[in-house]
Amino acid sequence: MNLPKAYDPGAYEADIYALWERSEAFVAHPDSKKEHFSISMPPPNETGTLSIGHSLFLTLQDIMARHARQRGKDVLWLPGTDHAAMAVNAIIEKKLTDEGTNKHEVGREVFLERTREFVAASRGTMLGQMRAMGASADWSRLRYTLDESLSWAVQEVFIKMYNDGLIYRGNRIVNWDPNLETNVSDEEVEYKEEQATFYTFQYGPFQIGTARPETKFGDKYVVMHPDDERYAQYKHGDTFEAEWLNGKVTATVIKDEAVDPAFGTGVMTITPWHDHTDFEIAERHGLEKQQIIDFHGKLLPIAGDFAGMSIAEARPKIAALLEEKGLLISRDEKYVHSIAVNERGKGVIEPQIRLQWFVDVNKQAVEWKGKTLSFKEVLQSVVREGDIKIIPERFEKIYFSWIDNLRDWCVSRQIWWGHRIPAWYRTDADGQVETFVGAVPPADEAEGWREWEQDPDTLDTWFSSALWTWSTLIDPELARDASLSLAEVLAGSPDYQAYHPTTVLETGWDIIFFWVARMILSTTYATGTVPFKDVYLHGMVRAEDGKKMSKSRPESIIDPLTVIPQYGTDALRMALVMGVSPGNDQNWSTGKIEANRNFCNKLWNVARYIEGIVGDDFSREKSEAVSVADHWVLSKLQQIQQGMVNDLDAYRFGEAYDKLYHFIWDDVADWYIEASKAAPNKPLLAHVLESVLLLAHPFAPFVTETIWQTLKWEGDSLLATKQLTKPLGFDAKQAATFGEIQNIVSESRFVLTALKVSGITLYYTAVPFITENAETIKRMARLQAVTEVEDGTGLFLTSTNARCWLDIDQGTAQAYLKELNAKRERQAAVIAQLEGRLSNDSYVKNAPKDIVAQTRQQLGEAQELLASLEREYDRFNTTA
RNA sequence: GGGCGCUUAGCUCAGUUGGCUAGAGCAUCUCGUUUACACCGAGAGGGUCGGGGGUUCGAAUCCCUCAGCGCCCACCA
Repeated sequence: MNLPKAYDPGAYEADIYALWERSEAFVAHPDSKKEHFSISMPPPNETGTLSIGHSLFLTLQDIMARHARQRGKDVLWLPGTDHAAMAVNAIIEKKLTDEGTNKHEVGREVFLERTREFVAASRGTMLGQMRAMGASADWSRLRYTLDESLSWAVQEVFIKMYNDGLIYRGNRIVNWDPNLETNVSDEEVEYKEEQATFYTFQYGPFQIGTARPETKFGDKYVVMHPDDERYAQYKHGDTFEAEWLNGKVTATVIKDEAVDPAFGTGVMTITPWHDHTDFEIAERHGLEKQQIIDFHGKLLPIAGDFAGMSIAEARPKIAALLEEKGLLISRDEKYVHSIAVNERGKGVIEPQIRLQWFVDVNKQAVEWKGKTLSFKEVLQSVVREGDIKIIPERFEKIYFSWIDNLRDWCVSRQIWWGHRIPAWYRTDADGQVETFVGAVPPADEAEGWREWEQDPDTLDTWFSSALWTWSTLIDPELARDASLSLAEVLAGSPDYQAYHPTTVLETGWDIIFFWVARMILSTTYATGTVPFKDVYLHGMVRAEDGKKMSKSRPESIIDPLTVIPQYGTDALRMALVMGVSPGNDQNWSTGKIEANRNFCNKLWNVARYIEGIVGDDFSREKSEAVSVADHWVLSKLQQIQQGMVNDLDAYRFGEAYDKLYHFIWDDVADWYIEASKAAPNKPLLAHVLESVLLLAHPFAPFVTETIWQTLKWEGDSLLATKQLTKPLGFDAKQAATFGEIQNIVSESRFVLTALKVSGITLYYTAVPFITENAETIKRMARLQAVTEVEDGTGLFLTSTNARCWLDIDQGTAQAYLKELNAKRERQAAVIAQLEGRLSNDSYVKNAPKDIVAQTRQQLGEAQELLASLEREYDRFNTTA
């Protein structure tokens, strides 16, 4: 016997993974005639180590990839990592701060060098950990968002969009993070509640409220709703004098519907430079905008004595100044509002007007399916028309409502780590600026102009990850040939031709806007095809208490790298799949991981038992059903295999897992193996084991491959590259007969346990299948003997139509009477229900035929059962 | 303010287009040292599927409504 008593995952996992990799089991073959199946792995940020969330997506995608291989497909699961501009940038800046320096002191080149060192180190760690999860990715095609060919694609798309008028540069209000000194997109901003002081000040004839007195230096407009009757006497454009922070100012009345008359006094002053709503009001009315706060979060000279102060320092002092001037009306210390912070680094956002690059989402200049549409329209079209299906469907609604509110996408970032914008500027002596967008600046040297300088900004990380499904499939050699267009490079790239559009995108619902929508936007535009056909969205893994795992509660974080050595990777994978449904969050559970560690051991011992019976060297060609148990297990196997295939095709991972679990544990281990012990059918046991290993393999690749490698039934073949077994034929009647045996065994067990008796004989009247399986029944029900009689006495079995009695004296069986009676009543109720259903004409007329036939059959069976219950009850009642 | 989701056994959750007597894991109780497995086996208890109404032959499933919880988006002068 080769298999030790208990499965010890740590002893095999690393070797098994190395074996797969050495055998190139996961390498894709674009020239293969097989149907292609492709998934792009969402590239994890190279910021450190694998989280439980990574474990979840690696598991789900791995199940899909392995299952597709088992179905005879050529599979590409393309792995990669993301340069994660903002996140990595934040880490490096923190490191520099800790060293007592900053990015300005070290300069761009040193900063980038430091960053490269950091990501190179963390990438190796990440990739090792992805392998530890068992990810069957094609590592020969590993990509990185900053690879040459991917960067080339980024540049091409930017330039193409610019030339098509879909990218523009403009002064717009952006979410500025003074900490990281960059803007961030609307999606990267999160809000948190804060308690602050809400001041009401006198401003000319009006009272205005604010929580931010420090922004008020430039105020010269008051805005109110046009329908607000309290201020009907003031007309749009009226001016008035007001005493204010820097002395007397002349202010103008503006009427705008953005003002909520019910909030505060219904009047407000505006700060267009530092507030989104105010900016829009100012744009509508052509008002002046003035910067009050600089890009480091300090007040500008307009603040007079307060210039150079931070916001936090200046705020109370400015309020005090206004109070001195007698302009403070009231102060509410308990005011709660939300403030915007950058989700990376948590810096408080200070909106600023800056010159930035934007993707225009409303301009109709995108060719899609023969029409010229805007990005917004394409995004809507592909999901509405079914080019892309989102699972679960409810996220389609969320997707549409997001698009309805979509604003132009600001793609420039003021950080250094990332793809530098391919835009060039030069100035002449008069300060005139000329702009050029292209990979390299023009060669001309015009009289009186300085040299071309590249835009110092980089692109939003999502701009490059938006191209991920296809930029990773470009042939890097072709991308180097500057004479080729994007279309030509794609046409000449074998991987792109074979694997794009990808079959499915699997990712978390939290990045549907960041990533999924942007992939659709950029890919439809650049390639004329959708990036993927299906989108499967998984939920978050929360802590055991149902709350988010959070760095502020380190004990809440489940680290896969500590779970794996303790329970095994397969147990972790299955714990994450057990009972999940698309789009729903799940709670981490110690119970689940333990259950699956046990499940792996169960599988191990099933194999161990069968190995002990059939030996090391075995052919399954002669596998066929002999006993009724054999027929039954084959019928089950066929049913389960088909069910799992259907589930996996429909992305019902949890249900496929559930079928697998119960098939192995209940059907194979508890029934089939036990039943087979009377007369083991070696070839069939071997077939069942092989089938079970294959079905379990996508979920538990390590334990199944370990078993397969230990058995060596097929020389050096890999389970990972084997296809599902073809179903063997079976006889349905014989399979059903085993069901009868199960009934007899179950009821005997029940009675024996309930009455606390043992050493009992089962009598039966001439029933061939019992005669043939007497040994099995005796063994499984732990009976003394199974004996044929003319007419039996004792306790009559009621869950089978065969006539069987347990040899139990009537005194002992008195206790059983009660149970019998309850059973009788239950059965009568069932019959009443079924009869009611069948006596209803509209049911018989409307319900599907097979359902009605089924009901009739059930009724027949139930009546028969009740009849024998009645007989038995009467007999006991009179004789006992 | 707009939208989405959840509420099913003590706990955590499945339940595909409405159709077997509503399931699982964990927990609980009883029994068991049968040579694959105590990371085990056998058996049991436990739910009027959040409340109310409706559609239907039939509702955990569809519709309306109420309640509680969670999330997303917008706004927050």
